[in-house]
Amino acid sequence: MSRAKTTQTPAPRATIRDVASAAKTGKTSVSRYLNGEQHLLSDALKERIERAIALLDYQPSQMARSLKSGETRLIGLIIADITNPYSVEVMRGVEAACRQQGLTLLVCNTNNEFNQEKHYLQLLSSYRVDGIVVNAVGMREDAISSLQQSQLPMVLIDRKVANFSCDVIGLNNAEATTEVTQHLLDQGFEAILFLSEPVTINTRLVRLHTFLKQMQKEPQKFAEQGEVELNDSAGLEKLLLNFTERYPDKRRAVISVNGALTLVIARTMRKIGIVWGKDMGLLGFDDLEWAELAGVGITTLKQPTYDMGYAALGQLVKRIQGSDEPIQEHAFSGELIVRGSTQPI
Amino acid sequence: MSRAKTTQTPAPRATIRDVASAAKTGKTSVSRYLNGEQHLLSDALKERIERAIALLDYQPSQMARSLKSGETRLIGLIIADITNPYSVEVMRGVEAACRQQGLTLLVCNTNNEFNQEKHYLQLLSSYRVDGIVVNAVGMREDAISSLQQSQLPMVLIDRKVANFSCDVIGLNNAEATTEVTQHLLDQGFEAILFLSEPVTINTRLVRLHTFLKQMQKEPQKFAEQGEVELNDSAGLEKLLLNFTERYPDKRRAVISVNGALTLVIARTMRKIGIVWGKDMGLLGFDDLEWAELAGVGITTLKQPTYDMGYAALGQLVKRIQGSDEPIQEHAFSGELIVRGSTQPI
DNA sequence: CTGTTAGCGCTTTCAG
DNA sequence: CTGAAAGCGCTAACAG
Repeated sequence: MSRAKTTQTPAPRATIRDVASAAKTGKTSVSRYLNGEQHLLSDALKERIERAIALLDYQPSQMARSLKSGETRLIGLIIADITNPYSVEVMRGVEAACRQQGLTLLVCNTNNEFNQEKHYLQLLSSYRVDGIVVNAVGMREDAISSLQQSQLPMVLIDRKVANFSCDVIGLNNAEATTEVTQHLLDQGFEAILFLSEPVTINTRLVRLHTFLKQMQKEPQKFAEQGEVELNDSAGLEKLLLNFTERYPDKRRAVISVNGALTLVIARTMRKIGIVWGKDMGLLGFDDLEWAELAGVGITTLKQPTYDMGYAALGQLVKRIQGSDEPIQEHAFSGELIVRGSTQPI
Repeated sequence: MSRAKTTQTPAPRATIRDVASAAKTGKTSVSRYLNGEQHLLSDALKERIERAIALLDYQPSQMARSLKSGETRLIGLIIADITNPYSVEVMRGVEAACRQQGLTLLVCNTNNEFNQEKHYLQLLSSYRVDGIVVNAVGMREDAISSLQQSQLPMVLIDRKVANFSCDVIGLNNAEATTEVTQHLLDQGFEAILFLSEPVTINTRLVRLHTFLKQMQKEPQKFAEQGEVELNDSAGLEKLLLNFTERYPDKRRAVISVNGALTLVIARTMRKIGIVWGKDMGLLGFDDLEWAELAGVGITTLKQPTYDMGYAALGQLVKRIQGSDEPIQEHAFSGELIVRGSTQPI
C-alpha cells in the first residue's frame, strides 16, 4: 500500500535542473533540447532527456524564459466592454491574427471603467507584453504620459484619444454616417432623431457632426439629436415621445449611434407601442445577430469588425518589428444592411 | 534644436539597479520602498528613491518578481466560445470576484477548438497562474493527466469532464429541464422536439435524458429528439419540416438546448415560415437579450450566469488557499422566463 | 557533441 | 537604518 503521499508541500514543480540531473546531464543540453537545437545532441542523450521530462512532467517556466530573453510573444488586448458584440468580434479578429503569428493573446476587460483600464495597462506593461491593442474607455494625462514613454507598441481600435499619437484602426465614420443619413432621406423620412450615449468619445462626435452636416443638404427636413444613458430608459421614453409629438405629421426616423443603444431603443419602442417600420424608422450602427428577427427587421450599418481586429494586430506587429512609418489611421468602410425598419412609411 | 534622438535602440527599460544608482543607494532599499516596507527607510532616502523612480519612469518587472516569489496573483480563464453571451456573463462574474480579491484575470478564448484549449492550458500553467477557471470544450487523456499532475487549482464551469475529478459549477440541469418540459406540457403541447448540437457534452446529455424521462410521465404525448450542427441550417430546416409533417394535427413545440442554437432555430423558422407562438411552441435554454423583441417573444430558461462565474472564482480561491474539502459540484437553479412563444396554441 | 558559467530583474537573508 | 550577496529558472557564450 502506498502511503507515499504525506502531507508535505504539494511537490514543487520540476525545474530544468531536476531534469538535467535526472537525465544525468547539464542544464544546457536540456535547454537545447527544449529549443529545437536537437541536431546538436546525440540520440542517446536526447532519449534520456525526453524520458526525464516525461517522468517529472516538466514544464519550462515562461517567467524565467522571458526574463532571460526579454521577449514574451504575448499581446495584450484591452477591451472597454466585453458585453458588446462589437468588441467580441474585434477580439476574434485579433485572436486569429495572433494565432497566425504565433503570438498569444491576453484579454483584459475594463468594464468601461477608467481605473480598470489604467490597472490593466500597467499590468500588461509590467509583464512586458510585446504590444497592446486597445479599445479604450478614454485616457487621462497620467496614463498617457507613462504609456507614451514606455515605448510599448500600441494600436487603438475604434476610438481615438486626444493628445495621444498612436496608430488607429476604425470605421470611416464620416462615410458611413453620410450613407446612413442619405438612406433615410432617400426612403422619404422627413424628421430624423440622432440618438447617442453621451458624446464623450471621438467616434460618436464624428457621427453626430456628419449627420448634422448631411441633413443640412435638405434644409426642409428636420434634424434632431438626443443623448441618453444606456440605463435611463425613462429618459429615452420621454425623448421618443417628445420627438413624436413635435413632428406629428412627418415621417419620423431614429438613428442609433451603436448596437448597445439600438437594443435599448428597440425595447423602449416596443414598451411604449411604437412599431419600427410602421410608426417610425429605425437604423442603428453595428449589426446585430438578431436584427432580422426583431419585428420587420432592423436596418443596420455593419462594421467589418473582425477584419478591423485582424488589421489592428497586423499594424501592431509592424510596430513591434520596429517600423518607423508615420502614424497610420486606417478607416474601414461600413456596409449598410437594409431591413424592414427603414422601409418607406 | 534637439537632435538628441539618434537611431539608437529605443532606450531599454529602467531596472531596479538603475533606480538604485540614480538614487545613490542599493537595490535592497529600492525593493523595500516598492514593497511597502517604507518604515524601514529614512525620509531622505525615500525622497531620493521616489525621485529616481519618477525620473526613470521605472516599472518593476512582474516577470522577475514572480520568478522570485513563485506567486503571480494571476488567474486564468479559459472560455470555449467568447461569442456566446453565456460565456461573457460567466466571465464578468469571475472578473468581479477577481477584482474583489485583488487578483488579475487573464482570459483565453479557445474558439471551441480542442487544440487551443490545450495550448492555453499549457500557457497559463507555464506562466504559473495561481489557478484556472475553465469552461471547457472537452479534454482528452493527455491534457487531463498533465493537468491532474500539475497541482494547479482549477474549477470547471458548466461542463463536467469525464475522468477528471475537479470542482464543478453549473446549472441544476435535471431540475431546469424538468421545469421546462413540464411547462410545455402544461401549456398543452402534445409533441415536443428536443433540439441539440451533437450531444458530446455532459450538460447536453443530462438535459436530453431528463427531457425524455419527464416526457414518459405523459405517455400519450410525443417526445422527439434531433441533433444539428450550428451551421447546418439546411439540416435544421429538414428536421423542423419533418417534425411538422409527422404531427400535423398535434400542438407542436421545440426545445433548444442552448442560446446559440435558439438563434439559429429562430432564423430557420422565420425562413420557412413557421411562426413561434402560433404554428409552433419554442423554448430555449439560456436567456437572450433580444428574447422579448423577437416576434411574440421567446420563452427561455435563464441561468444565473454571472453568479456562477462569481462562485467559481470563490471556490477556486479556496483551493488555492489549500482547502482539502472533497470535490464540490455546485448546481445553481435556473429561472423560467415565460414569453409569447410558449403560449397555448 | 557536451558542460560550465554568467547573468536576466528582483527579493531576501545576513551582516554591518 | 542600509547594502552586499545569493539565488529564483532559464539561456547563451565560451570552453572543452
